[in-house]
Amino acid sequence: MRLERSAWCGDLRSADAGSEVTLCGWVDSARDHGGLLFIDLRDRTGLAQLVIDPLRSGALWEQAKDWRVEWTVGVRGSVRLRQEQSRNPKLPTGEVEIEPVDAEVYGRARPLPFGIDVGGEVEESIRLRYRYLDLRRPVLQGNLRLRHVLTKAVRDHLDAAGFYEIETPTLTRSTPEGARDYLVPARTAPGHFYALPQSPQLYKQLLMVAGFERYFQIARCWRDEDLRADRQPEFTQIDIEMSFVGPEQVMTLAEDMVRHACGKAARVVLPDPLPRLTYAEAMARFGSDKPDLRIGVEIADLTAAFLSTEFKGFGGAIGSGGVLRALRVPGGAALARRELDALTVEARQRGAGGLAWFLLGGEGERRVGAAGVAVRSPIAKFLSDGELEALLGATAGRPGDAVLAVADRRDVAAAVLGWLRLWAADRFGLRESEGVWRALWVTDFPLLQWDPDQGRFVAVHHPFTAPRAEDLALLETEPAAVRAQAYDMVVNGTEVGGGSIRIHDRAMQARVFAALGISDADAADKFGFLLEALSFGAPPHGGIAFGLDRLAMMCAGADTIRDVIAFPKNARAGDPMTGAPSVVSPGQLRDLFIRSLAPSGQA
RNA sequence: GGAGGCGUGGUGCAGUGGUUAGCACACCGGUCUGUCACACCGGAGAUCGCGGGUUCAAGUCCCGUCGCCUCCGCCA
Repeated sequence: MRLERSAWCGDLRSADAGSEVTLCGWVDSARDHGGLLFIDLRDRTGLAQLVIDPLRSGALWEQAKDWRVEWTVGVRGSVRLRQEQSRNPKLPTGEVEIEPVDAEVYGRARPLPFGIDVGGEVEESIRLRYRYLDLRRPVLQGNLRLRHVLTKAVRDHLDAAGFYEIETPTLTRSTPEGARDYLVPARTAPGHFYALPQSPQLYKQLLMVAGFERYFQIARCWRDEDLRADRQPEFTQIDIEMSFVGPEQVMTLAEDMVRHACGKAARVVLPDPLPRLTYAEAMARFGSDKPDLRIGVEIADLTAAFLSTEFKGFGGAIGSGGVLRALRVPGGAALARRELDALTVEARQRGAGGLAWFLLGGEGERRVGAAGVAVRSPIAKFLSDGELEALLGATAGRPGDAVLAVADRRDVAAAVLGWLRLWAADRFGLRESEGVWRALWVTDFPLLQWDPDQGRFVAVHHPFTAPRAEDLALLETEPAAVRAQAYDMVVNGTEVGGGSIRIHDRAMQARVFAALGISDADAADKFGFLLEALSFGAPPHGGIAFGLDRLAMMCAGADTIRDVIAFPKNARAGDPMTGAPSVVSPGQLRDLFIRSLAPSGQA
């Protein structure tokens, strides 16, 4: 390399006119005007225009006229102001241009499979096949730069708060509970396997037992589950743990960190402190444990108003301990019968017996309340005037709206109306504009949840989460009623982080294992090292983990975390570029004492 | 495991069962001395994802299959 960079393309301004610079980068575009050559040179900072006039620099022109898009070149030349009429206000460097006196080609390029400037519209599998070209796009360059800024701000904030960054193993042991593990066969122990960690959970607790007090890690985690737009098989957590703290200290530290980091990366301004909802309240009002507060409408409870209703569709559900809840859909009176029928089908698939709908305004058969709002509904004739008034009053339904109601078990009503709330937001554009961040804490999650498939209780968060002290007595008698010292941070309907205070008492941990149906022998086998550690003087401790990819996605305004990850996997957890996962040689398998049972043709 | 959408030159798309499968961008050649989405002229480039079926005739209709994306299940 003969020409060594002295300046970045995107930095050049009119003040640089007269100076000599050496630029390196990629040919972004080349325009030939019958000899006069305009070449846009691109590096990671932006574009700079080179001008090469054959009449002024013949030898260099002979060389440059054959340059093609995406070649890598270096040029040395003088910066000069452009003529007044040929300045380009659309370009940060549009005031100036460079007239090279020396040039060097570093690498030629074949025609590209897709244009760098149109990459975003190209099918994603092709983008991933040539990810190194896709990543040249300014959008992705910007996303990964933003991710760097975000990550650095996290490190700076935690360092200033006295946290040590400590690494933990990626080859660890498989633990029951949670997601499917990625397994790694152990050559040195035939028939035995490591697992890649789903999170550094146990290690960070052990670091607290070890006395580090404040730990964090930008930790890679693995979960072998099906993918989504916001889920990858390997992803990155901002993993945090603190000793001698309760929920308040963890939440304060965590929201300060997010406020600082996202403020740096995306100039997001979050309220201080963040609003909070209990899990029970979130489920009742929004039908979700990760409510999207950009949507203005809430779910209304009408159980009390319908306690003595004549209508069996509602009364039956209420009588057997269920609830009647309703959601106003602004503009929903425009819903066609076909759409309402489709919603009813969806509601049934989510476990509801049915979906009651009321269209307000227009030519309804019933007029309700002092304002005489017209109501159209197949079940209006079964309801009294007072009941219809209560329905409209509680939901604030106005002409032009629809009111959708579900009478069912509490959890079913929440699930159906929570889903309908999101559906209505899509259908009628009920969300606040893009760029708004509605962040909150959801607290007091249940500790345990009944799993009908396994026939036992499972941990809602994880098995090491501490119950709330005042609910302890219920652990053996009414496990589902025990609340956890757990908290999630939710932004715009996405869970971006979650954590808990952990159990630091060996006896308490044993009680929770018992509630989970994990036998003493099993607990000793799988978690013996943790129980042992807790018996040697463990501090009260707790922590939280944030999905760095999701935070970066939200800061970048991206639609998928793949756009903030340099080399992501596709929906089948494969990498079209490297061909991973791939078959391996029989010899490799023999070394690991493994024989494949995959159907022939699939190796 | 289930549902939906998509699959046509390198890329993005169009294409009433019936001529030589069309357009834009990219690519190649040419003209042009102030462009920056340069403009203009010309050229090359496709077994219409794959397999089967219906038909005188299939990119188009039917069945199957594969791939990609989204959602549900799943993800402590």
